Amino acid sequence: MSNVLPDAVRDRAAELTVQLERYNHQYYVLDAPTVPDAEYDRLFRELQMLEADYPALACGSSPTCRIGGAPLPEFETVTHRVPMLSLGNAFSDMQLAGFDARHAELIAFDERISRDLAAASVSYATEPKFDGLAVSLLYHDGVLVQAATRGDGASGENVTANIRTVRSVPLRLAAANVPAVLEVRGEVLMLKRDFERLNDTQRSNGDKPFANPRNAAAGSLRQLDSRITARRRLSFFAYAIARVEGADWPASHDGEMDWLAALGFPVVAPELRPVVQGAAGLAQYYESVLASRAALPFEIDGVVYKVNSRRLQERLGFVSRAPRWAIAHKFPAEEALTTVEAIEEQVGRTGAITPVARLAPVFVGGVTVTNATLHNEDEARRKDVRVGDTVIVRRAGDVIPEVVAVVLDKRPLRPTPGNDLFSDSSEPVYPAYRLPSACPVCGSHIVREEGEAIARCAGGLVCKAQRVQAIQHFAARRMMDIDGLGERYVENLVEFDYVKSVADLYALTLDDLLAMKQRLDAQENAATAESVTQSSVPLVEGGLFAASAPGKALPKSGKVASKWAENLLAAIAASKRPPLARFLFALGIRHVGESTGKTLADWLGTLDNVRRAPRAVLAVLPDIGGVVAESIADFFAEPQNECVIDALLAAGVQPADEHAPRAQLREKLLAANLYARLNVPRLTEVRAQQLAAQQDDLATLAATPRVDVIKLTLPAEVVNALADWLDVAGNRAVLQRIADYCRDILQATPQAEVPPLNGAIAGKTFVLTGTLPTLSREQAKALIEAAGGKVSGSVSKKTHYVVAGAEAGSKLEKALALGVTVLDEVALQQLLGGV
DNA sequence: CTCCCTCGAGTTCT
DNA sequence: CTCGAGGGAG
Repeated sequence: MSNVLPDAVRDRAAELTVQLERYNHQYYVLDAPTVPDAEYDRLFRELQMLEADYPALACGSSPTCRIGGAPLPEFETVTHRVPMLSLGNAFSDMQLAGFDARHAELIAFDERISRDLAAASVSYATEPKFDGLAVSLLYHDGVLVQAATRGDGASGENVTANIRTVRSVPLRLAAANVPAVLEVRGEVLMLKRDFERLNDTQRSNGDKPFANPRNAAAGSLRQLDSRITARRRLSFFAYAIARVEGADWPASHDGEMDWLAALGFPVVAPELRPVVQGAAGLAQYYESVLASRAALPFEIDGVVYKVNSRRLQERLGFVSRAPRWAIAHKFPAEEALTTVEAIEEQVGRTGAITPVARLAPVFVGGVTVTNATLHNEDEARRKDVRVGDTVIVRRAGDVIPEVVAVVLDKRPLRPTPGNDLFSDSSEPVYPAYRLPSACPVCGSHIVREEGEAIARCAGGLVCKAQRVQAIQHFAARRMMDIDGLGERYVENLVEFDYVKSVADLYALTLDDLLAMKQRLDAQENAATAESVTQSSVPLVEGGLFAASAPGKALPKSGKVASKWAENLLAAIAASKRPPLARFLFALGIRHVGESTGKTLADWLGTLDNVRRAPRAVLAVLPDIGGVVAESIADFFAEPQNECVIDALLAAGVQPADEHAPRAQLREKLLAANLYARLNVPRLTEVRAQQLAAQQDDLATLAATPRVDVIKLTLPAEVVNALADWLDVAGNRAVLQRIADYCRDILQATPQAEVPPLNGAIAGKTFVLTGTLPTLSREQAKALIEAAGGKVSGSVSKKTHYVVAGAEAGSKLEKALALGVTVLDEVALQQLLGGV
């Protein structure tokens, strides 16, 4: 080794670098090697040795970097100077639409663009929509200095070391006049043939094969050890320029692509990215790519149209974070045929029984599908899905597999005895689907209320499935947030009766957990020893232990097990002071979700106030009506639930009171409001007001004898109904109880809590859609609510603002259609800032 | 009583 | 994300 670097060595190294990069480019980008592999290897090793002898030579852009380097502890985050936008997908669901329908939508798109540009005919650049991962490559003076993933669009992960191993990414631009700064956007993907090869390797090594090239590419790019990435044969295609300094930026998209190719970047072949005219050209391109899809060396999930002229692109500009001049046109969801092996029922947290079709595994839309929900009995019967049927399955636009239809021709028919020629009768082997009458888990009755689509197991917490899920719900992140209490652990805890209700979680000891672990081990060993087809009774989906491969369910015994147990106990202990709203949500009261939990906490302030609240009082709160109020009151009146809550409190769980009851509660608790919610026949809103005008004290009315009640100045049928109601046993007590409750709760000094409200936001309704560059959805929601705004989930006429981020979908479209103001994150921040 | 808007609940796979 | 149903306005 030497510290001095002779000029001759430096020159030779530079020469080798240029040669190797040229061969690389010829091999990987142009797909036309000019030298034998052995020659390449010889030069490569020579450069490696020079670099080993003279460390001063080593730099990030040497071809020797392509074999990867030492693993990183983690990826650092880099902020994109120019945000990485995603494309809108303005084409509606066209799964079933034919050529003409697609055509019609293209015409509409083209017309919109032409209209906005006031142009007769628009030139579009086209390209396939790669199914890979978007990355941004930054070059300074022609040298690759940084590569980052898309992340949330505003910032991503620094994957420079990994990208350097991608052979077709130029490390140093060879062209004559390279720009001082160049930021290139493109897609990292795995070619189909490289994917096959990788999976062969995975299989022969006993590793799990990847589901699809996209996953393989993602998994490879996100390796902290770039030497692994180097072995994985990733490819890269450039498709956009984000930034140019020190050179002319081509005036059209196809010009950009040609320039990138000249600079040495791999871009898709010119015949796959023609410039076309108008809707007809787009339609023709779409059809031709769709037809040749299977023959392409890489996976695509659609095509992209871009207004070719950059001048026109600028005129069209952006809608929030998505360009208006580029659009993705996705291919219809892939469909596949498979057979129904069984139809089973799942039991949800609320006891809802959902029929699920168990399918022969079928690869569709990039994953293997084995289950598809049939939603409910009516749906299953409408589609007439039966065991043994051949069905068409697809992964609709998003993710969730769906049974599209049954292929009736293939339905198995019962053979007709003694008739060889016509051996099949027209009678199907399996009857139409019917929901069972007993819960598959606990055997309780299944009840389907009149007019309801959903059938429910009547077992309540007797039903193990419901118990397991109630506990899971309780521990989930948006509720008590008990880390490490995953599905499998909960199932085991319930199965072994360590936990019967959520309160038992707080009584768990280290010994309990370790003992449970031992029993599990014993059971496992027994199972493996027998090795018989032991079919443990399926509890929830997948069966209780079906998913727990040996050693997977819980950590191995010894130190690891006790560490796991300690962590879990710590997480449980840490969950003891949840905000009241989340605690209420966690209890799993029917009809009480995140929002209603917040309403209750907001208006009543303390757990005790919520627990004791009579039905009529609950029903005066916003968005709480008779059904929800009853559900809440019933929940707290149920002795079992009372015990659980008391046990939780005794164990030290202490929901943080929001505050005293809201000052505005006074207005809500007016006698007229309460009278109207007693469910007294004929006592309408108006009559309740008249009644309150004569008797505004509930306690007094409760004590009024019948003879005096009918003297009230109200229509005879109303006073009679009221008198009858009061005569029903217990109703006078109900009235008295409401009166007492109101008196008590109003005594608790309602602070005049008027938080500093933001005029621009208070009382306004917001809808969030897409991914915001820096704020998470939760954060944005919290900020808006803190300023007095409301955040809701769907766009309507009443929505004041839609805050759109990247990948905004139908909500953004709807906002535009309804003329609702669309904000991006910056605009939202301004609104939030300007009080 | 009839819309229309929201909220809750359920769902698949990596 | 989608569906069903509750709440509330008209």
